[in-house]
Amino acid sequence: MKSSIKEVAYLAGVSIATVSYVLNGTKKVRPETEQRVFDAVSKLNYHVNPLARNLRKGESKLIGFVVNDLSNNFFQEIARGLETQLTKGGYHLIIMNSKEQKETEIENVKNLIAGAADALILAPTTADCSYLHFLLDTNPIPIVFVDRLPEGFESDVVLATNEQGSYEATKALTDKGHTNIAFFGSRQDSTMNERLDGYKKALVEAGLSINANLIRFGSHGSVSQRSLRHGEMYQHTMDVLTNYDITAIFSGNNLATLGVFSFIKETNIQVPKDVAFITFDDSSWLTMTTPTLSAVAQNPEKMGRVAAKLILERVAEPSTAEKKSFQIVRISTQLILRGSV
Amino acid sequence: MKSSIKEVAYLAGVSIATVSYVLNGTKKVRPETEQRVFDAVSKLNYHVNPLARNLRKGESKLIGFVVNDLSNNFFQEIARGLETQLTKGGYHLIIMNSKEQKETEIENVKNLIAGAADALILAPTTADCSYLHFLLDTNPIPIVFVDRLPEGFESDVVLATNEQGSYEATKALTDKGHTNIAFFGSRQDSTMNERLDGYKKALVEAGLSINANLIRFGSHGSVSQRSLRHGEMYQHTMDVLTNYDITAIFSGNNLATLGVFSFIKETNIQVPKDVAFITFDDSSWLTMTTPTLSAVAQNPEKMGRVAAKLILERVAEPSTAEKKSFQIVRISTQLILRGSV
DNA sequence: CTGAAAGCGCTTACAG
DNA sequence: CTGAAAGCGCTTACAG
Repeated sequence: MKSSIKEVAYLAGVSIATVSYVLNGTKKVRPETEQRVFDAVSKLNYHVNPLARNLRKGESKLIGFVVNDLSNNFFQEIARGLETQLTKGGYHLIIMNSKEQKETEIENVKNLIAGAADALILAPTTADCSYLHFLLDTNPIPIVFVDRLPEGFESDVVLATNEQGSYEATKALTDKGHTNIAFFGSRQDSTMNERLDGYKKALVEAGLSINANLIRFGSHGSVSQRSLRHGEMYQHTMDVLTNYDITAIFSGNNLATLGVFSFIKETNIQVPKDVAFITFDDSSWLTMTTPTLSAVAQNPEKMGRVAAKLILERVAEPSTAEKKSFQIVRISTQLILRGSV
Repeated sequence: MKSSIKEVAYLAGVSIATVSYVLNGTKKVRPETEQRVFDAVSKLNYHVNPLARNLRKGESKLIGFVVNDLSNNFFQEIARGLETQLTKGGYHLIIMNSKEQKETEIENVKNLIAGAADALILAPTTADCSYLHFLLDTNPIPIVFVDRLPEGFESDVVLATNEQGSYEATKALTDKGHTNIAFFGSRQDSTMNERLDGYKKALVEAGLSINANLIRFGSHGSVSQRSLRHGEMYQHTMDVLTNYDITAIFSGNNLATLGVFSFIKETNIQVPKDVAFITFDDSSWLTMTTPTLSAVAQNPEKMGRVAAKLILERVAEPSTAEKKSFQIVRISTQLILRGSV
């Protein structure tokens, strides 16, 4: 059966205080006594009960990750980066999926704030995060945002260099002489708007006008990867390609690309002869297509690691952390040109 | 600041016991008293401290997922299924990545068993799980295995119908008249062996002999998706295709396929004219290639949900659960024939 | 219908 | 160098 500190103390012939001191190294203990404790511990195969320790110390060593859409591989990679870094800091990751529903997100945050987590990483479903004020007012814990800029609440944020990445990709297209370039984004959130800005900037710089008809957004909630292939973006692509004379496409993220490229492929449109193509988000499958597809590669795993570092700083030293002002960290993207341009 | 049950009790003018009764509905309380408690709770924005509650009740409401390789999308999908189902049961998922290292796996299990988790889901790095006997001896908690059959330890297991799926795929190839079919597996574990068995069974049934030279395994640990594309399986594919007269390939999983298909694509081998192709594991990108690739589709998200259900049964009713014998649940696969055959 | 009190398994001033 | 005791925030027999 599971043994407690009492049994160890009894077996070693010391007080539970001494057992605690030995196990935590918080006080000097006579070597012989120490040895007796160690012997008892290994004899009973004793492990401290983290619940009790944490209750006493007022912490849980758990960091919550409330993620808007765990079915998106991008966020799974962020989770992986978080796990890697938090483990190094002696913390663990507890994941809660909001499935693109704001109420679920709020419910998740409530659950974690109540005391299960020492801090929060949040990839919000929508920009409005003002609800956090009320919740954190009574239970103040550090919070770090990833991938999307929150509104109505200020804290550390980890983002990709969305505008720059998008700008470079679009510039690569204008440099090749393309003048009619379509933009597809799965959903118009802050991050997608930054990418749109980069796209516009490159067009303006090239002396081109911006045609609103060539800019399309979806509005999806949580849908399966499979249904994305023939969803809104598929329809938008069909519409743009049949009604407008475009020669290049910039796709705003991995989800949009599933729909956009599905249409291109199914209708045998030749890339890059008929239309050049670049997407935000790299995936290993982009080298498996014919031609291979160019991408603005993000590094979600690194975004996770960086977010974890930021949160660890704040939980480790609450006093200095409070003074430290909030920062927005941008993780750089990399343009990878392949056969599609 | 964060308030405790004491403050609620004080504000409501009752004892902390009464507050607990009201909040948990564990005892009938006079409506007026109840109301006063609710008022105090909302006024203080009080939430019970799960750490304290769990310590008292001897549970954490946390289920640990110790996964051999979180960089594999397959396991990320299992994690998603677990999260979905556990949340419904009032539990939460805490993820620990073993990164294909047995020592890390054992360390992770130790951590969780100590009391952080009420139960464990384990996707082991290697088959040998006898070490669990010692650990669970002192801290007995339920455990469910996913994806791989453990050796030296008995418990519930959730697996795909590996042999059947592999058999159907290979049979589809022999039915088309293929007689020289290669088999590629990223790593020879119990699951891959089951798939190999299905492959062999189909060959034997078709009256074909089994050529060991056409059966190749890798030995990778945790490597990036990118490096997989030009790793061991890439080399094996090159070797088999140049030295043996094969007309069809069956790839044992998603990781192997990255290497196998990379070689096929880079060398412009025509599929299915030069060589037909089917892979275990479906991915959305398999419809993006030319031609589209056939697959034995697993349902990892469902595997996660089923594993979660099994574990919830055991944590919910420990007494009856102990009596219940262990079961192996097989989640069926589905052969999806596309352009590559 | 309500409360005083024990206790879950720890950590940590405090005393000696 | 070691221990008795308080206390973290809860739940739950037990008593009234």
